[in-house]
Amino acid sequence: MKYPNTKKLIVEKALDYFSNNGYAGASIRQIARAVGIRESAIYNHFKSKEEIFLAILSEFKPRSLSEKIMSDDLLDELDNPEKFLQDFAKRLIEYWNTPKERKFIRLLLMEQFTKIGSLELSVSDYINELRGISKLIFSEMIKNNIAKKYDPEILAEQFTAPLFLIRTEHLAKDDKIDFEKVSVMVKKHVNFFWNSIKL
Amino acid sequence: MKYPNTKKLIVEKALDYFSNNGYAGASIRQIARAVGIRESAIYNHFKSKEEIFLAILSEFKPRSLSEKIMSDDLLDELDNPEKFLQDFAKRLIEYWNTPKERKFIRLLLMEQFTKIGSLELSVSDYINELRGISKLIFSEMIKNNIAKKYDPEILAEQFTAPLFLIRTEHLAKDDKIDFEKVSVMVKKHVNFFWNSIKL
DNA sequence: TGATTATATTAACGAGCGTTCATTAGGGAA
DNA sequence: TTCCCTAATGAACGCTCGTTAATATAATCA
Repeated sequence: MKYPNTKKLIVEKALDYFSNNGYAGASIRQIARAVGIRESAIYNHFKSKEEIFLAILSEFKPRSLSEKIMSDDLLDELDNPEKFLQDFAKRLIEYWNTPKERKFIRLLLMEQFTKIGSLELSVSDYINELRGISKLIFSEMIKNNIAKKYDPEILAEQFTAPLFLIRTEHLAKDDKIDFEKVSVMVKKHVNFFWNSIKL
Repeated sequence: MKYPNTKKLIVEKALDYFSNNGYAGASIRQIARAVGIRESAIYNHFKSKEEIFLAILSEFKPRSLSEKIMSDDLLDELDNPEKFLQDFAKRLIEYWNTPKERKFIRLLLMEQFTKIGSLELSVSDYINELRGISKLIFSEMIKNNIAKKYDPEILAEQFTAPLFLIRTEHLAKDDKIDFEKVSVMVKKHVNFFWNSIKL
């Protein structure tokens, strides 16, 4: 019989426990039991609890958001700016709504202040990724004379902040959520935002 | 000599440790040492660690924000709406910047997902307080024909979300921060917001 | 004053923690 | 088959955890 990919399973189950109980509140024994092995077997794959934590974080480095969200068919819509923004926001919250991202935002919010988390986790780093993309979009819109000549950074902030708040409030907890309701909130936000900046 | 108010000291130091290490990551012994007593003496004042946690939360029930922020001289400025909003936002972040509120927002963000925190802590509950006040303000502005006839709830959301994000990013960590820089960010936000809704 | 009450100490408990070690089982390469 | 390496086990380590019990001390009150 082939070996199952235990290392991957450990990271997976560790994310479950860390994101619900916090790093300090989760134990190696819990994780091992969830994987289906004894706690000592964990140390064949990781040399410490901290190393498991860092292995999780390495999967969520702030980068490549635009790859995951942007695509050619989205960029084709740039001549219909509101539709573009709506679709962009829609893809964003769909991505944030995936199970792994929901777990990660919990981990990020929980551990950003702790000793172990503060070294590697920064809310700003993750939001800055989205800010950067947004700034590019709005700079382009201004250049093309379809949006008012505001500071693109402020526009990025105004576009981004309500989305991140929706993520924090509705796309973090493990509960079943009414995603349709969240979608409506996002649509209303983007609609208001676009009406504020369109020429 | 009179007894020092040990109970209050325990709550104070517990907030320090809980807000930096999380509930699970902080120990009764750490807290006791910070207070200057042995861990067993804690139990003369609280019957469990959980009771200390709940005592902290009872100091931060979501209410009375308007009492802390609003005042007559602020309401007198309602005929100068932008100045009113600027001063309102300024008082808000000054309040959020107090040491206790900085610690509490960390505790809230960290513990909202854990077993013990999820019963009593909800980010939405705290933001809703601000949303309610904001909604009242904007309803009044619309009625007085000084703001565009948007849905007051959306206006409250647009006004509130960037402020809460600033709180999360810049008014939570224990570091020394450049408060002047934060003030400028808030001013820019309020200015953009007002320009979007003014008649 | 003496009795009472509140607050502290020291010591210990059972449990769980992260981690290590010696040993065993099993799949891949020679 | 034999050898090796990976991955598992069970037992134990030293430590810390939250909590309790017995006891001492210091402030309050009759």
